[in-house]
Amino acid sequence: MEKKSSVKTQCCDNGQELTLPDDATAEDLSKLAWAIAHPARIRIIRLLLMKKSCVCGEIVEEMPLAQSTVSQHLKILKESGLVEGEIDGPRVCYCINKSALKQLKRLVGAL
Amino acid sequence: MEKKSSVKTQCCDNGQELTLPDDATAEDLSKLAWAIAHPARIRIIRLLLMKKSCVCGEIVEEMPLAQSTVSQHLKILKESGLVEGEIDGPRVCYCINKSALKQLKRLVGAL
DNA sequence: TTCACCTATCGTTAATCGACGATAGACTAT
DNA sequence: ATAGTCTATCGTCGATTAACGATAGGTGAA
Repeated sequence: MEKKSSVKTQCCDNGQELTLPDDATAEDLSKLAWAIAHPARIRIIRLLLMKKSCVCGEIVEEMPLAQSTVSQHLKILKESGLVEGEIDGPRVCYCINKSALKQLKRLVGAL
Repeated sequence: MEKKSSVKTQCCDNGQELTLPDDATAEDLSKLAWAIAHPARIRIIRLLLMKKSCVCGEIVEEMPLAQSTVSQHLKILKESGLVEGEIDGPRVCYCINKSALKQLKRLVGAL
């Protein structure tokens, strides 16, 4: 009867005998991706990129979230390396880590 | 005393009176980013990009995870739009949705 | 039809996230 | 020194994730 097509190479085109190396970059990318996997964190990043402000307090004002919640998101962003915070007197000034952002773009771009 | 610097424009350079539009793209990007925010899902995407296989069973074989777990990840990837699955007889053939991937790259690149 | 195979879904469990209020710590200015 | 301000952390709670085994559903072959 030869159903649809004798060769059925419509989608699967196996070849290569690769075995997918341990993928250290998969770990890296997943962590960076996770950092931006929340609208609030993306908003923070955009805010910082716009240079509107780096001071925590101003970030909080721009967000419909409690101060402690924003602080948590900032902590996550710091842990991912995408953002850095430097203490400036009684307040904290946050900035984007350009190289980390570039790394994220590079890894996503390489997909 | 003038502590550190009278101008202190070292980090914060406020300007612009923007207000950050509602950010529909922040939602979109966060969803796409979330889809790749797990090493297993990145591995699946790479597997599909390499065309090594699109058949679910082969994907499972490449992963150190139970079949049901892989199926969950595939569901998440499908829901994000990054992956599509077409039924091919008794099995299912998964492929990358190139345009969704391009969209992800575009949104990340625009950060 | 019936059987075997492949995949999706269900139900469970432990762990993590996201949000909040309250509180502690650090620094300035009074 | 003390009070006031700004930020981080703690503790809590509900919701969600990630993982698994077991099972249901669908398809092709015998």
